Amino acid sequence: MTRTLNATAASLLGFLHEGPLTGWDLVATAQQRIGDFWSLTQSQVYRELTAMAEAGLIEAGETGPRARRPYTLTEAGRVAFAEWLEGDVTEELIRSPLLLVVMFGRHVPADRLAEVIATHRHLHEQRLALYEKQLTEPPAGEPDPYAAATLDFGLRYERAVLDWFDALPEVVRGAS
Amino acid sequence: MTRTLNATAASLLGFLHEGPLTGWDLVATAQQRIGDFWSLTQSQVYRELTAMAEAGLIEAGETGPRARRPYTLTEAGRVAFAEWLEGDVTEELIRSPLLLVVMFGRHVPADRLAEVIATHRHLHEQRLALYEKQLTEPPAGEPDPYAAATLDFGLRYERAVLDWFDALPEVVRGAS
DNA sequence: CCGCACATGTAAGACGTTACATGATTGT
DNA sequence: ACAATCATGTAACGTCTTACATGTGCGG
Repeated sequence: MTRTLNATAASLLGFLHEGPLTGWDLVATAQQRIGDFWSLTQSQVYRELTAMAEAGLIEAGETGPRARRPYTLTEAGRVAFAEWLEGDVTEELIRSPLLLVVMFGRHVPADRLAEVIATHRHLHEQRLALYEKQLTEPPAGEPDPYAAATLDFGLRYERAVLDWFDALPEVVRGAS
Repeated sequence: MTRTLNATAASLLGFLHEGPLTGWDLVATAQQRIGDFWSLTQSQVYRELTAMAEAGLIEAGETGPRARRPYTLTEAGRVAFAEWLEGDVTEELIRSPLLLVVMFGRHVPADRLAEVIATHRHLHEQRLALYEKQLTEPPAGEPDPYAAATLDFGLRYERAVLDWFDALPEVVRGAS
């Protein structure tokens, strides 16, 4: 019995509530639906799937074409997921190399700092555009207020970040 | 021997530009100055210090009272830090268990969801209050525009998060 | 003179990243 | 028949977390 289900594994169980999925499907699904606030890799997914299958939380089905192996949620898996939801919801973790560079800006040549900032501002602009597109073009099927809430978080976050970029004083911004 | 400096180690070098510091001092300094956007633990700090001393980027000084061992930046360390600043500044990483729970809100009992959200809203309120206090009570010494910029990021981030909480629809918020 | 905070360090395991290896099948 | 994509998996390493072990000196 695993009393120690991590958030990544738990998320996979979450997706499996909607029906059997293969590792490949889960990688794609996770990256689409939670990738913006919970990064994971293909390697991790297969590892967790193997471990969870061994622990009886999921069951591998018949191997299909191209070695597709769909996993099905078991009753134990449902319980483990519910238990995970009851556990501590830890604080979010932000690790921002950009802010690190800004903090040590005193040691960064002005043009380099300007370049780094411009690059990142652009990345956030693009991400905001992507989110705004998702807003106007919601996926087919019944609307999901929970997914909408996480999208709203992303929108507000990206807007706040862009506002921050635009409010940076010229000393920090590096260029004039 | 080069190009394998991680952001955590680089940050320690960054702080050592201001003068010799012990591992203990570095843990405290790092948590104070970058802890809000770059988490690190005591264990990591001692490990990186040992590794960097071996690599000649820093030098351990005389052991003082209570086994205090101040580390001094070497010229090689200065170079390594400068090189790190020239390398790729990767995108920020956000890992938010809260957003995970919200995304899977469909599977969370309404009162539990309400509880989780209230708890986190409170945490962010406190963090905002802390940042606002830092704004009005800047640390002694000459003002640092770079530190001010990272603080501004925190302020904007926390305000955006609180706005998000307050805009959550009741279906998601859990309570009625 | 005693307790608490200071201060360093190690060990072990969990988690994450990158790269590579292997093969099947679909579409052209 | 061939390339591109699908799909799974492993190996190796790097990073992070948690817990523990050990001792010191300052303040009351």
